Amino acid sequence: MVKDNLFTSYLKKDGLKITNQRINILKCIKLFKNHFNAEDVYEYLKKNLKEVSRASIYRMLPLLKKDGIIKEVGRDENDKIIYECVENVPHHDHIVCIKCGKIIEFKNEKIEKLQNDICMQYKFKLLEHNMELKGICKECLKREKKNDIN
Amino acid sequence: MVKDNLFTSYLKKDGLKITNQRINILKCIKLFKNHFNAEDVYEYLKKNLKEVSRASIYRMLPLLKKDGIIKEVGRDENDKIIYECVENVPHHDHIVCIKCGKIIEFKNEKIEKLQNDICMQYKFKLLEHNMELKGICKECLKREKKNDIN
DNA sequence: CTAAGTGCAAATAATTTGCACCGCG
DNA sequence: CGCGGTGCAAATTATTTGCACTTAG
Repeated sequence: MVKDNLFTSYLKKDGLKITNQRINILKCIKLFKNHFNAEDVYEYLKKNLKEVSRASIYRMLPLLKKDGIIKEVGRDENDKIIYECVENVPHHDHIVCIKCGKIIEFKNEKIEKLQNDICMQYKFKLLEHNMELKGICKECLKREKKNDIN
Repeated sequence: MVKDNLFTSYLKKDGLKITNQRINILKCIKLFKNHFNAEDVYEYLKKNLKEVSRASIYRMLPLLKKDGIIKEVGRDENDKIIYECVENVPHHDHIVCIKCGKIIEFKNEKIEKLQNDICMQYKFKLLEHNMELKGICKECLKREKKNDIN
């Protein structure tokens, strides 16, 4: 019924049956350039007249996560699980300014290496990591100094 | 009614009224050497014949978090928010097993140093960081292998 | 006195699950 | 065919909230 393609191969790899719902969920996820949650997937597919139930989405996302196709990033302000599609967003870490919210993305090979070493030491198979440095950016530091005079 | 002490000072600092419930919650939290959740606090206090309602705990924990006395570490397998008391546990990072939820704490000076370097490079004043390595622990790897044979 | 804090029980809301039906392989 | 997948609606469950009552300051 469905021809072979990139999406069916994801499913086959995992021994999952190929259904239109699953293909649609996968296609949808590939479209999100940033973070998304279960409801985003549901709404997108509804809007585009694709048949899916929330249940299928909630059953599918953990499978995709286990498969490493998506990853859990955290929770949003409504406690919804935030995911991101691994392939859409190349790996990086964040520095966040707690004053102005500015986010800088960086990647540091030495740290990645050390993370691997640590996991080896604890006999963990490292799958992913999240690192977030929080601080105050140059501009906000400057502004703070100025205000100190008052 | 309640004499001044370490616990009342926490509350005063934040302009919170000093109530027995709050003192009890604070005392309780200070006892947990490791992670805890709202229910842990509730059960501990119930067991020790202290009067508190879940509502007060659920209202208190976010305040303590905003105050930097505790911090949110993640979620457990039942989606409960995991906290830890900052002062009880000197700074460290986490390795989490995505299969069984086991959490290992570690500290690595080299990484801390590199994090500082990175922030210097971007002209950030580093205040704190969160690093979470996610993977599969030794035991779960073993169990997975065993299951593969079947 | 009075605004903030409490406890209860009811509400909320994300996610999960039971079950009857459907359709892939 | 048979079992895995689906949709619905009902269940679950952590957390939140409304409200009347209490209490710290």
